[in-house]
Amino acid sequence: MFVSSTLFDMPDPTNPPERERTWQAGPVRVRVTLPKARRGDRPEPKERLTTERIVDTAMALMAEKGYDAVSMRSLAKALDTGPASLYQHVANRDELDQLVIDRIARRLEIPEPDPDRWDEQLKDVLRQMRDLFRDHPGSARAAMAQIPTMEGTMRAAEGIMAICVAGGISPQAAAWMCDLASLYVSAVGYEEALWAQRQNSTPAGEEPDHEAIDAEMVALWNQLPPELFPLLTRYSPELTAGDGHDRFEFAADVLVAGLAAVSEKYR
Amino acid sequence: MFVSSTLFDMPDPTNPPERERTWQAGPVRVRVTLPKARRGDRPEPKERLTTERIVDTAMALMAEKGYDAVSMRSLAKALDTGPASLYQHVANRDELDQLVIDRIARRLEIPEPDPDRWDEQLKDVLRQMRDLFRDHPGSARAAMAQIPTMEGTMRAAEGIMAICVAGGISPQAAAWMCDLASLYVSAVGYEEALWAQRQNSTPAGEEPDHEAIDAEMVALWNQLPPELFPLLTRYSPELTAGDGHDRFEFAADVLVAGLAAVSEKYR
DNA sequence: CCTGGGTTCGAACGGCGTTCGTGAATGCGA
DNA sequence: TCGCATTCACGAACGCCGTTCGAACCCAGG
Repeated sequence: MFVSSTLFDMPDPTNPPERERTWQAGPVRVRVTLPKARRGDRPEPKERLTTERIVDTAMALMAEKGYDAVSMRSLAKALDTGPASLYQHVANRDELDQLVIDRIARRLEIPEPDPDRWDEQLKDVLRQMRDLFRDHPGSARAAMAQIPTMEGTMRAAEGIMAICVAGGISPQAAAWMCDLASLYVSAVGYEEALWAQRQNSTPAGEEPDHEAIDAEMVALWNQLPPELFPLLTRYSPELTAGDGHDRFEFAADVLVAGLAAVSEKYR
Repeated sequence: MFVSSTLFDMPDPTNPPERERTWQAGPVRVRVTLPKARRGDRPEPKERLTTERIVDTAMALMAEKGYDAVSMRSLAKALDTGPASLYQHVANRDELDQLVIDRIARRLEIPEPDPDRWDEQLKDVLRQMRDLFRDHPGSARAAMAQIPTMEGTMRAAEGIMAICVAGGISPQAAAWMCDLASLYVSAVGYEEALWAQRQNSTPAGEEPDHEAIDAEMVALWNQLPPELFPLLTRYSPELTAGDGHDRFEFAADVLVAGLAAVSEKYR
């Protein structure tokens, strides 16, 4: 009824150039089944499930409808199967999250360390991380919901370490900075995801709309009782000033300047 | 069968001295029913449900068994009632989280700002916040799962603002620091809670055991493939050095020094 | 052609947050 | 003191969730 299927190895399609080494997983086995044309009504032979396909679909679903829309059940439905099927390829929900954020973190581009521009480079990496979380809505939630232990996550640490050490930061300070930086960036991403989810429960895949979020925050601050919070009231322009971007730039500045300042203390 | 009950107003038992103003909630109405002695077998008249009692129980449950052990159902069972009853006093799970972390944040003690010691004072507040999260396991999880908008949370901001401004930090930098600082501290608390939960699923209310957590982290770093992560391997002593406390002190140093460094830039 | 190991997946388990509707308790005006 | 309107308590149910069980199925090696 169907031509016989072929089985062959194929490089990881995620990040083609990065093929030198397979630390995490073996080569991906993809099974392609060519259906005899025009046999349309007969239920097509389902494409084989693979961890790849599962992670792909999870990311697509998360990008489209947010983290909470990705459950083992909804994911299975998107793959046109039952929830139990997923467990053959993914240990549990936790591991799925790990795989997703690992795949995302792999996109991080670590610049060639330049001692003269280490501070700008470090900020760039932070911005990149923030952007990755933004480009994959929901991923920050997944990142916070787990302890970072996989390859993609480690690349970020390796990169930060490289830049800092090149910049003359003491190894101890640089090492702890990896922690601090990635924790901060994921927290920002997580918080943004929360706001985005709350304010609208974004129905039709519209992007998070950071402006509306900021506006809502301003409104909240402005109705504080002045007797209880004199300073918050007095400085409410400053407290509500700037959007997420401005605040992030400020934080990046603080982190980098602070690192430079305390580096020697932790030599 | 029972003597008639009396009804009277009572000050909020949470924080007796702070009575000057009731912004959030009205006076608490407590109804005390004295059962006729020795009528023991008859089911005692259940104490009335109040938001207070619910929050108290939620905090106790969280402290004993962690955030995940607190569900509307388990909470109801602990209060010897059904889940539906809670909704008479608490809008939903989100609001419960808000109430809990608000109650906790209220314990924060803001020092009288001293311009000469603003940096130490700021670090103290950060430490205090961290300790509050630690003293109430699971609360950091609740804090991250919501957008901070309530009284207790605002007190932290007010305090940080006061210290910074007294220390000569520009209002704009101080304002954004409130954001940055509380985001960082809750992220730390959240991560600690995750580790604690993962490694053992702490059965019998034993405290989180930060040492074991740190040990597990060291083990993880030490099995990285050196070819892929040369720097992480080379500097693994630094990367795994120090416990949660050391890292927190480092972060506090970075934040405070960084704030001082960039303050003028954001005037 | 058989057989056995891996894959698929419907069904079910126990838990979740939340809502509905009933019935009891309560406080108030008469 | 007595109705009565209102508030409160709460069992039951709805529709989710992550995960497991076990039967059916596919297919490579004998």
